[in-house]
Amino acid sequence: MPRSGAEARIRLREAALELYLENGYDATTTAQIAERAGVTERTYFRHFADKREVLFDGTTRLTDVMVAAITGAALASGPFDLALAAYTAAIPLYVEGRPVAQRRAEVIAVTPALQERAHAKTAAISDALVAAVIGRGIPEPTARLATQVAAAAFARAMGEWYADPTRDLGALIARAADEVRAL
Amino acid sequence: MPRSGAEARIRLREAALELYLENGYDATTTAQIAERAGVTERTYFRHFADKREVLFDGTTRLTDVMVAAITGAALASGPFDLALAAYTAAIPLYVEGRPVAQRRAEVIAVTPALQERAHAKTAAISDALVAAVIGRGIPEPTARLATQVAAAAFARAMGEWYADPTRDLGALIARAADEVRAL
DNA sequence: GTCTATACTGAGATAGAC
DNA sequence: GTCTATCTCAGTATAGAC
Repeated sequence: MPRSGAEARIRLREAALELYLENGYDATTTAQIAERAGVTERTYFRHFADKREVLFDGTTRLTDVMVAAITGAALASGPFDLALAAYTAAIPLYVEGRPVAQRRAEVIAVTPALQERAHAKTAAISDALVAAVIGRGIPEPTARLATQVAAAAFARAMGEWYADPTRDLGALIARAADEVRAL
Repeated sequence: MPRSGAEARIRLREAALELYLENGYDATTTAQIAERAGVTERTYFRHFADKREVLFDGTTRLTDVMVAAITGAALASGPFDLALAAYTAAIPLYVEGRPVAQRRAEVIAVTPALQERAHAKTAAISDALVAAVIGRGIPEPTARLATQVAAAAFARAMGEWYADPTRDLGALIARAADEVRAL
């Protein structure tokens, strides 16, 4: 068996998602996940800090892309457009990850422990975006508010997109943003 | 001898907070908490679902007060003022709970597991407020947005209040709300 | 109130990648 | 050779079952 950690990590992600869907999160053991991935339980914990984290592996990359969009946005952008640029930049990652994300959402929807982790991840991303917006010269309270509003618009767009994935996510975000501006 | 569970519950809360502050959350065991409170470990888990929940015991009551403020607010109130009324109504609880809250914040600040739970509690409160605002005839996306913005204003006010508790929390909230309206 | 499963941790040994 | 990923072994504490 190959010793590249990356492959084992991917197998662990897939094994965990499958088992959580098949038997539920609570009824699944980390030992089962490791077994299906062909590694030992101890190896699972080298890749992931706990039983939840395996479902949120892409968060760091997502955050990086979004932060980069803010630091690289046009100079004239206002705070709301800065935050919005981050979510727009994330669209390809969401499109690419949709098949997994949809199955993942099923498990999270019925598992409080995973909802908790999901909230924490969202909050962490939001904090990173706020810091980036501040880095573009926007004062703290304004930055936080603009980011929060952009996040709300994005959440609304995502809800519509999950309900009907054939629609264009970018257009949905733009429309939600317009609705927010109209308030 | 059936004791009044309320007393044990309070002792458990205080014991947990003390131990988390003394030795850190991770280094504290639920057995230690139970021992200091003079009950068995089993009793701890009858009062609190897990090791974290003991620090968030007042959340239900807080939520009830805030929701009641929305359902009882003046008829003419717009969505933002509805949400703001909830946070204003919560001021006495925050003032009353400040000594404990400040020590609690110290522990949470250095403990990711507790930050996660704190985020979840905040999100749960927010969801309850949104539902209450919707119940007052405001459509969903507007209700969510207004609540989120009010929460952001409140968070700003709380930050200032924790930095200098001699200031009037109500005045800080009003000022933060004005700043938000000015955007 | 007692018992047990399992999530998680630590130290040390082994094996592939470079 | 170094480095990193993995495995083996042994243990503790949480949380839930009985």
